[in-house]
Amino acid sequence: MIQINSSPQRTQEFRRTETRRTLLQAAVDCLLTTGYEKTSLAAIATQAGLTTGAVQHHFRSRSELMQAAIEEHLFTIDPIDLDVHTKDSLEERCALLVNSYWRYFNNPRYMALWEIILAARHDEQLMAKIKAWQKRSVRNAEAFLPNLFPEFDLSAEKTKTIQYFVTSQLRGLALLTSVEDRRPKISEQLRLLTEALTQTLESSR
Amino acid sequence: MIQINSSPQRTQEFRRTETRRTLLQAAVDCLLTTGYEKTSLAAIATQAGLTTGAVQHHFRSRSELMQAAIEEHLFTIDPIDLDVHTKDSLEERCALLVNSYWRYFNNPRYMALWEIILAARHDEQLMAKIKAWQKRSVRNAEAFLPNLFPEFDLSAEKTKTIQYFVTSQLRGLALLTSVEDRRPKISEQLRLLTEALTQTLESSR
DNA sequence: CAAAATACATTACGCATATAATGCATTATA
DNA sequence: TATAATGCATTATATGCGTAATGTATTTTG
Repeated sequence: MIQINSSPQRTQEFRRTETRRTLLQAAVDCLLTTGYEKTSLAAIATQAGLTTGAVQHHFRSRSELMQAAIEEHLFTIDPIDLDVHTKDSLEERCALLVNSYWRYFNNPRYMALWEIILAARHDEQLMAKIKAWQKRSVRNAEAFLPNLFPEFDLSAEKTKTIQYFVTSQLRGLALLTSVEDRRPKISEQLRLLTEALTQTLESSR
Repeated sequence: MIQINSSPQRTQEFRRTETRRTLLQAAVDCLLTTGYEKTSLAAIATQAGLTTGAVQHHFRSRSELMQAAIEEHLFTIDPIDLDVHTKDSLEERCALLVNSYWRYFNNPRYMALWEIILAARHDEQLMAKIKAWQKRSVRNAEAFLPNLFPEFDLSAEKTKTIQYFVTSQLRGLALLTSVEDRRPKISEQLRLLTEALTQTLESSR
């Protein structure tokens, strides 16, 4: 397509944001397949159909690109994707919560994120971003859980306790599956957790 | 120090095993402070007070050294370090088990191990060793738990379920602490888990 | 005690990678 | 439409790493 007049179809702004998006997507793709440390600029550029020069033009360093990719594609995962039906029985709502969190944790992107989180123990800047993201997640749940269990009048402290209880269990379970060949019976584990959660809530009336 | 006669003070055998030990220790030290991927042979050699030549003499490659260090110093952590007192009440024994596992997971060496495990998702050979080690751990617990809870006559399946339930929770909790600035109230979490475990056992009579 | 073997050090090389410098193509502006 | 500015590609450079090759000291062995 040739332009006749001087009005371009792709403005600089458009080109810029588009290739930037392409690069970030390529970075995440590499991240998921190759791993955090072993992902090189050249690999990202190839995956994006561009060159390392393009990468350099948009990001001052590898670290900067990776952080942007992580924020864009990994920090955006939202654990809670369920409608609140307070009409459901307590146990049903607990199961709903547990299953929702499980979908969140049992996820390649979340797995990749943990690789990054543990590597970030030796990278202050990255760790700072991760902690900020974690804080946001906790806040979200704190705002959400009381709506799911309105009959208990949950305190902030109690909410956090419950949240940590459920998420810790499922995080640990998700990580377990990465070293277990024969997958443990997930449904059984989810059932146990649901039951434990139900009882914990009921005993806090 | 010059030797007069032909009897040496340090036999070859002694030198060999000693420097090998030094190197493995140095490798683990670097691992814990610097992280798995970023630990270089030069750093290890320096830490050991030797040179990369020494490393090369004892290990054919970086990977071989790292794997040896991991087997020697990380795979040797034993989760279960408690005496069985079946006279204790069920809840007391549950608490004992939970606390024992918590000491296991809440440990810098275990944390370093997880960094390695997740990195090993892209390293077949290393992952194979990790899975073998995991299998051993599971077996150990399978043999141990029935002794701790003799009154329940636990089946192999049930034993495994309980083990996964407890360890997943504590693994997740340990990993949580690495991204949480304000540590969650651990004792509360341990208490909740102990309670859940107790109830799960009791309901399986 | 001399020769061989072993433990370890030094130097050199090849490779991958991050960044710098430069060049070309496309879009914006006057 | 000519010039400037921006997006992107290419080439060059420097650094760090793993490993191979070689050299030296210590121990063993005959």
